[in-house]
Amino acid sequence: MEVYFQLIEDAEKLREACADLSGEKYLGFDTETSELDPFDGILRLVQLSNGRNTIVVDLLKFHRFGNLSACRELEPLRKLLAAERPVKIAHNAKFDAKWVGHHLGVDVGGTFDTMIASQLIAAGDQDRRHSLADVASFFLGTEVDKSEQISDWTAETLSDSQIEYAAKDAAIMVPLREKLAERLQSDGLEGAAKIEFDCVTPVARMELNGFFIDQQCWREQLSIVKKEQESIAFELQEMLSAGVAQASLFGSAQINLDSQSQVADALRNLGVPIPETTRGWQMQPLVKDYPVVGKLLEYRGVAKSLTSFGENILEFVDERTGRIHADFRQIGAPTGRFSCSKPNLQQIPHGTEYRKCFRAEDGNTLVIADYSQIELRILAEFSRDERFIEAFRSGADFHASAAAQVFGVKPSEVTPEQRTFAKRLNFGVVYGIGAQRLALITGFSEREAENVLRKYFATYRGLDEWLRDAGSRAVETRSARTASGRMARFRFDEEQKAQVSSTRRNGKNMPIQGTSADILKRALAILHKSISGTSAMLVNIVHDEIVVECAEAEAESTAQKLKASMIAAAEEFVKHVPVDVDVNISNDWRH
DNA sequence: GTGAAGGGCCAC
DNA sequence: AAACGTGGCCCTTCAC
Repeated sequence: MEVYFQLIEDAEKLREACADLSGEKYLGFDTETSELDPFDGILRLVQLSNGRNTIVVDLLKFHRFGNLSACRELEPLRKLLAAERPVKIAHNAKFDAKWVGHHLGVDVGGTFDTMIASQLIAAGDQDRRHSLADVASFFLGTEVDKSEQISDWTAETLSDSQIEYAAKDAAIMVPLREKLAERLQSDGLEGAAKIEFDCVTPVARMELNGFFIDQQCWREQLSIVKKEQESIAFELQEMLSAGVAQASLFGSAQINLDSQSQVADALRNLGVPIPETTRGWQMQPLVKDYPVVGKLLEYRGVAKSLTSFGENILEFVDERTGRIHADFRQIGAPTGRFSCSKPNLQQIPHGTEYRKCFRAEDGNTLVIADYSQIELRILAEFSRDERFIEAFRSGADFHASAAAQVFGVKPSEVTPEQRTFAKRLNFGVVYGIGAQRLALITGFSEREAENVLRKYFATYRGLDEWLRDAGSRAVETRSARTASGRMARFRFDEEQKAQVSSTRRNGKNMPIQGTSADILKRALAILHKSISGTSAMLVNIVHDEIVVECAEAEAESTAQKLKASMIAAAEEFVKHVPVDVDVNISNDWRH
């Protein structure tokens, strides 16, 4: 592919070029940087292309005007990037948005992300890759040369080959978008794509913002948890070795508590009838007869928290910002949920000793908001089950209301046991729970569990119907969709019963979990606009929860904006069931 | 030593 | 073999 490109090294040419391009609907957009982390390296090139003409802006030439983010000569470029139109087409736009966000001080406006588009079209097919080379080859049949990607982008003078490579990457975005847009349209994925594209910039901002962690507090809390772990380990060791005579003979036959096989052997020696696996949910029923099992589960919980979230989490604290800048994957799961890594801020234990260390910096406060029972409300919306919806409309404790309906008692007469039971049932239903599993988590016999399930679905006929339909639809169409139209494809062998059942459960769960993800993503886009220009900044998201940090003086107004954004987002999809958001203003992440 | 697989637990 | 969904990260074990 031959590309016409123009290297831009001065303010006058930049102004002219930006004016020329500003009337376009779409512009291919790419950057070249010296490192992967925007806090580490320099932003060298910004490329924009309408497919015929490509400009390559050499930002090194603008450094003489001082700090890039304050550089007036770059204003035309900033305006073009910030505008909703032209839409900027980029592959993994989060990357470029972070760099221009940090170095030019601008939030990218309208975006079309070719990587996300490809992920949406693949609909969860794990075999498909989504690098630019893969996507270009799949949708355009052209090869992309990436050999210059890792070249030296800090050299005073760049080679012709480097500049041409940079230009090509921006130029190819234009035809690539056309192909992807066609496919998104024919697959009914435009709504989902819009949601995804609109939260790229908020997510980029969130990663740049990072989440403050009080390192001193963390170390203090860690030593407390460590002492606790040591005493639990000692007790467990004693209990396990009680069945091993040699232990006392040699005095040092220590069992490695982290070794699956050693612990299983020791349990067998004690006469514990251990199941096929010793996973928590399988072992839970044994706890009441065998205290050693309870101690083991306790040990594993503490050990998990300590190893995953101990000292090593401090290694993720950026020295320059004192904050943790985790990596969020926008389409982390086929359902559309986010995933997070390095570290995973979505699985910080609930224990106060961990959460209290995640806090606002001095002078700031956190505003924490989460949806109340969003997945169950989505299920209520999908099924239109009047009684189920009624339990939400009453505004009372949902699980208690459900317990009253299922067990046929007055709301005031619901026992704590009935409420707990209804709660487990409500959550389980979203995952397509069966009698066997329900029996396991409640301690009921399988027969009893079956009866309660029958009673539950007799109470909520609409729910039963929707879930059955969703299951069969998934098997028939080998796919499922969320409210925004996001799709997941299922691959299974219809001869394999287990695979068919699994597809049924997926067909029930994916639309619910995925719609919850749609809603959260919409909320991010609305929130981003509504807090723009204030002190508020997004610092974390956890599936149905959004954490914002802001100046203490703006706590109330931020809380209001956050709640309004989340409710507005949910109401776009949930129209027949009330939506509720809990908001807390707190110095730290305990709630 | 390194890497993958198996088993496990954290979050929602 | 059956299986309540989605992830990430840890440890041990085992092959190379």
